[in-house]
Amino acid sequence: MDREVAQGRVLDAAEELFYSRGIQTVGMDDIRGLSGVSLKRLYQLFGTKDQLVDAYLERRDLRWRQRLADHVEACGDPEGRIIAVFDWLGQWFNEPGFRGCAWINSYGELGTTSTTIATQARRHKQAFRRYLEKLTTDAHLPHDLAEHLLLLAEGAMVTAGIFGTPGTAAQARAAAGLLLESAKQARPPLPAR
Amino acid sequence: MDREVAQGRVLDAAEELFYSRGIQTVGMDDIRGLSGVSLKRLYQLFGTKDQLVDAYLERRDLRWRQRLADHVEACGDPEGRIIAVFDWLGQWFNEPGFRGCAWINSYGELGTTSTTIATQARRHKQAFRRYLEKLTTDAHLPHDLAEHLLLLAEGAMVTAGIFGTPGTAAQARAAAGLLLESAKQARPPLPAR
DNA sequence: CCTTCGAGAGAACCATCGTTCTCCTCCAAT
DNA sequence: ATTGGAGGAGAACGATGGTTCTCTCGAAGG
Repeated sequence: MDREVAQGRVLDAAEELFYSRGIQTVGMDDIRGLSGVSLKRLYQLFGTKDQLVDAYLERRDLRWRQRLADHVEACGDPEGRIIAVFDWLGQWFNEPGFRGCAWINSYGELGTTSTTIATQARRHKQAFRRYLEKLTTDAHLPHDLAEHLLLLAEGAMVTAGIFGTPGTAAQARAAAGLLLESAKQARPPLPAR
Repeated sequence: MDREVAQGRVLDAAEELFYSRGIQTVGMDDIRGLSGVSLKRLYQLFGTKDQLVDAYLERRDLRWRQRLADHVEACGDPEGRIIAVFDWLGQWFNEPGFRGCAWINSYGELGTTSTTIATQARRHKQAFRRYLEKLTTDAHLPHDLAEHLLLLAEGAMVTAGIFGTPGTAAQARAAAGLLLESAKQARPPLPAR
């Protein structure tokens, strides 16, 4: 089997297992079993479990943000893009196997023990925050709104994850709409300037 | 040592260790070391690690909600009480050793593995939600507002925990204020009825 | 055909951990 | 004073898991 193919299979298995069951609960042997890649090769490819976790979170971060951006950019107007973030969250929450945010979960599990995971979680959340800031900037709205939207989104991920209620995204979307209106009134659109 | 004293010391040690380092990372031996209660007695008092975790979360839930309620009830008017929730969050975030929400963290770690923890997390979050609903009802505001506030609060806990920025509570408070205004405009106070 | 090297299966190794057991001590009741 | 039982210190046990090692096989190159 090709080196890259093996890496992909390992990462696929790691993602499925780590995301659904947590990190400490999953053994390297489980990943070997699901991926079909031998332990020897697995260690050859990733070094240690810690590095494998790192690679898993890294790849998931890229894909997660890409999927979000793909959905959001499909929306034409700046304000619509902001709301689209919450629509996408709703889609995500509805996917089978949704179990909350991988970074929040990992951070809760090992944030104080593993600097690898703490760093990945902060980087991911920071990137998400910057993306929201970009969206609000594009809509000529203040950064405070971005921070408020971040809190709503994080709260929705947590709540939908714990209760298994994908509809939480709609609530977050509604709240986001209200905050957006609020922000628009405080700083009206360009024609008013 | 008295039975109740021993139980208290064990729970104190369990809380300090489980909250700061996570559950799987902490061994029963660590709890013995910090509490000064022998392993034998420890198992006599709590049966299994799982039951100890349960007792820890149970006690923390009671105390957490009590502290919140104590702070909130000190505020006279209904709308002020709603905002007071976020002030209290700010105080909590500023306490030394703050590491996010114990239930969110525990759920992220073992929510899919331990039904004990999943149940505790859902119960705690449900109780918090009901409390917010009570506060909004008292202020003659709709339940939707309570749900929005819940999302803000959860988001604030997560964000403050991951980034270590207690100021997040102020952002949540500001957003809560905006949503409160929004809700008041949608359903004005009694005189208008 | 032979050699060599990479890879797989799985045992082995070592540490950790939940839980129990042993042995010893101490104190209270007789 | 004796005894009995509770409790402490810590070893022991069995399971698990991260990591490495051994043995074997098969394929590629001479």
